[in-house]
Amino acid sequence: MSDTRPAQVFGGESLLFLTDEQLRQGIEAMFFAYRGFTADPDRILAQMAYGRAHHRAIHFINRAPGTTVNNLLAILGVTKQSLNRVLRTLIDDGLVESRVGTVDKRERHLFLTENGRALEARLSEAQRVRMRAAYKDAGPEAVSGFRKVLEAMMDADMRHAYTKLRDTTS
Amino acid sequence: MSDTRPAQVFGGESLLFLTDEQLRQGIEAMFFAYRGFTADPDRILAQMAYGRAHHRAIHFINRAPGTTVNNLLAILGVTKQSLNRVLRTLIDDGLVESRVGTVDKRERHLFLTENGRALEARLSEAQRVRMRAAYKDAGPEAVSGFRKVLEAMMDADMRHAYTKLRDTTS
DNA sequence: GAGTTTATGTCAGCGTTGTTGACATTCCAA
DNA sequence: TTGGAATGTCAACAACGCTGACATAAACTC
Repeated sequence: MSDTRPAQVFGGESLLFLTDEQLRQGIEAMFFAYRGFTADPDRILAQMAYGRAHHRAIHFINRAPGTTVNNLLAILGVTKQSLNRVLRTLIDDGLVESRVGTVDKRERHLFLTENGRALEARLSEAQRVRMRAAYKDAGPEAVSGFRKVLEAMMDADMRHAYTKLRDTTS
Repeated sequence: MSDTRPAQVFGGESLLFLTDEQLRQGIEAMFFAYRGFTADPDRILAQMAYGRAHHRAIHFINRAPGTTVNNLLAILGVTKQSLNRVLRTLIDDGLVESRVGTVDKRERHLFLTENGRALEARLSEAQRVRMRAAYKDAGPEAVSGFRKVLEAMMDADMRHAYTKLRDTTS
C-alpha cells in the first residue's frame, strides 16, 4: 500500500525527498521530459519515412562504428526481427553500410555512410540544442544530480552498456 | 578518456558540462533510464492485455479524478481517437467510470473504479520502488538536480501541465 | 430560433515498432 | 562431422500512434 511518510531521514532540507508525493512528481517529470527529449528529432524523422527506432540505430552505430548486429541488439533491447527491419531500410536507403566481418565472417559490422552521418548530425544537433538549453537553465550541479539519478534508475545491464559507451572516447 | 568529472567544481567559469560529449552522455542516460523507468509497470501490463497507454491514462485519471476527456487529451498529447480506444477498453473492463457532466452535459468526467484504483496502486508501486531506490542511491541533492533538468527539458505546455499537477495536493 | 462551435464518440484505414515462431544459411569450434 | 552461434528472412500479430470523415448532443452566439 501507499506510504506517505518519509522513508528515509536525511539532512534537514531533505526530510521529504522520498515521500510518495516526491516520487510521483519524479515519475511525472520523467514522462513529460521524455516527450520533450524526443520531440525535436521526431519532427525531423517524420519528414522522411523514419521513426525513433531509426534514430536509435543511427545514434549507436555512429557512437560505436563497426559494431555488430548482435551488439546493437543488446544495446537497443529489441528483437533481431525488429532491428532487422529498421536496418534493412537504412541500408537500402544508403545511410548504413553493413560489412561482413574479416575475423568472423558471420558477423556484420555496421557503419554510417556519408549520408548517414549527415542525418545523424542533424538529429543529434536538434536533440543537443534542447539538452544544452536545459543544462544551462539548471546549472552544473543539477546536471550532475540528473545524471546520477538516471544512472541509478537503469537496469544493471543497461548501466553496463551505458558506462561502457560513456568511458569510450569515440 | 572522456572527462566524467562534475563540472560544478569550477563554478560558472567552466562550460565543461556543456560540451557535446557531456550532452551525448546525458542523451544516452535518458534513453537507458527511460527503459528502466517503464520496465516494471510494463511487466505487469503485459500480463493483462494492456500497454503503456493504459498506464498513462490510469495514472492521470487517478491523479486528477473527474478530469474530462479533453483535459486528459491535452496532458497525454495524443489524438482523441487514440485515447478513445484506450479509454473504451478501460471502461468496458470496469476500471474507469465515465460520468456525464452536470454543468456541461457534453463533457465526460473520468474516475477510477475500485478495480481501477487497485491496478493503479500496483503499477505505481512497482514504479515507485525503482524510483525510491534510485533516489536513495543518488541522494537528495542529486534528486533536486534531476528534477530541475527534467523540468527544463519539457516543452512549455508540458511544463505548465506538470507544475499545475505538481502544485495540486491530491 | 437559427447557425456555429465545442466536446465527445466512432468507423475506417494506415504506419511504426514491438512481439513470437519457424526456417535457412553460413561458419566457427569441439 | 556435428553442434551451435550469428545472421537473415518470412509470416502473423498487437499496441498505439496518426489522419480523415462523420454523428450527436449540448452550449454558445447572433
